[in-house]
Amino acid sequence: MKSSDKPIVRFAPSPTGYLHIGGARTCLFNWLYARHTQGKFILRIEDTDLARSKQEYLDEIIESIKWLGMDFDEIYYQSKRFDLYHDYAQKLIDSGKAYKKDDAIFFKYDFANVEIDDLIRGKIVFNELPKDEEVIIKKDGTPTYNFSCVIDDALMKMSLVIRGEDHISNTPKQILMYKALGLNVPQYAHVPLIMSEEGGRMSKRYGATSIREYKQEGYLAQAIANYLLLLSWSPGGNREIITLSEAKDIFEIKKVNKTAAAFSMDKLNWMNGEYIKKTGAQEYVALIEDYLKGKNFLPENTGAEYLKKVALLFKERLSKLSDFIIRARFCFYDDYTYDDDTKEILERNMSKEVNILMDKFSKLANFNKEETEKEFRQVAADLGLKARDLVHPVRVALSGKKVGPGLFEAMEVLGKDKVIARLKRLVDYWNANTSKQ
RNA sequence: GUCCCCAUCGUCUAGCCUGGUUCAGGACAUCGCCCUUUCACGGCGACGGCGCCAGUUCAAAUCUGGCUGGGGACGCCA
Repeated sequence: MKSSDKPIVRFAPSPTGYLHIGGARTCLFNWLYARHTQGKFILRIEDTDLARSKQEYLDEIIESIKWLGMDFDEIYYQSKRFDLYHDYAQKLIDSGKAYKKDDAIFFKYDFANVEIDDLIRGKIVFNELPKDEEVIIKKDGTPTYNFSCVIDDALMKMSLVIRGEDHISNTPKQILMYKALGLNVPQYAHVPLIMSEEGGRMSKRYGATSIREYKQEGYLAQAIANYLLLLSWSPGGNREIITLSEAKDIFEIKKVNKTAAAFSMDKLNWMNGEYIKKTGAQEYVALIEDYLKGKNFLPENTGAEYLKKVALLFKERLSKLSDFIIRARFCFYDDYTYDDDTKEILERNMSKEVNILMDKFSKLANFNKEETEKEFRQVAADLGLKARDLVHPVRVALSGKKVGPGLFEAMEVLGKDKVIARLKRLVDYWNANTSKQ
């Protein structure tokens, strides 16, 4: 490329599956590079496998890219460019570098040392190649990946090809094709693969792999993008949290590591929690509402104000939005059961104490967190109990859970009637299941 | 099997290019303490690493070679 030319890079997914973690990160690196260099970012749909390509996948890939916060300047479909590939295959035939056999076209090459000058890895030298020919047009007339990729990268004037490390071994064949056609060879930057937590290949067996699944689990786009960025790249300065727009200012492809990185769900969860915490209250509530509506979780008559109060109760405690469904369910439904891990707390029958508490609570004029806390502590003190001794069973009574938001805040949100009804429910449970102490 | 890539705490990484400032810094996870109404949050702290062997050098995580280990590619899939 001439130095005056704008950098041009591309992300080239195949719509034969959803956008997965590895693809998303390759896309991210390409996008970051393009935006950092004020270059052009092309999305090229490699839909040459007509049988396996699906519109549904294509739509989802584009949606995921946008959802993650990226955009692209141009989009091309290889399925609309078959004529082009045939023209170039014919050129190879005409020059004696390819031949037709069984309706397919083979590119025939002489072995030669091939060198790749990789921006991330430096010089890679291939001393030999396993074969001396390569199918470029299949017998059904469709081009093979290595061929259409070369033609398009050349015609679209790609200055740099940023792609996964798994393509290193394709590169020498591709370079041979560029040369046979007299086309310019782009520069390369092969980024490391993302490994599963166990160190092996990322696959469905190891849980969610597609971006949409993470979205459905309640991960925020910015958190995923940020986390993915930290795999094989670092902003330096001991920084972990960085937005895409900050990253694009400092991103340099040469600073990408050579080492494959293992995906850590723990760290993603932590990061997602950080993003939830730093989301503004209003935006957070909207996020929760959207998420819950998508999951069809909310009862019909849930008021907006109530939802907001409940949502805020949990803001600092979620690592992903799906946690809310489990942890806040008791705020929307009365049919919860006592969790297994509350067994120890339930073993102690405190119906007498809880009855006293119910009585006091029922007389409270303002059932807010200040008043309930005051009354609660008074009852505990009068009974010679530590507040915590009463807190645990009351929490279980109200939520069925051992853990949850601040007890008095939760009571205020739930309201007097529900609180008393639920305390009564636990007393009944005790009376039916345990002997009085 | 052949070809290729890689190698700093369990994991993600800073440092490596331009050897001494590093008895290697940060983050996640784990553990402990503090705060406290449980969990969480927050604060503090602990644990834990330059794969091995040679070489170069006054000096190596940093340079070189070998070994070992991990990964990838060898489809008329992309």
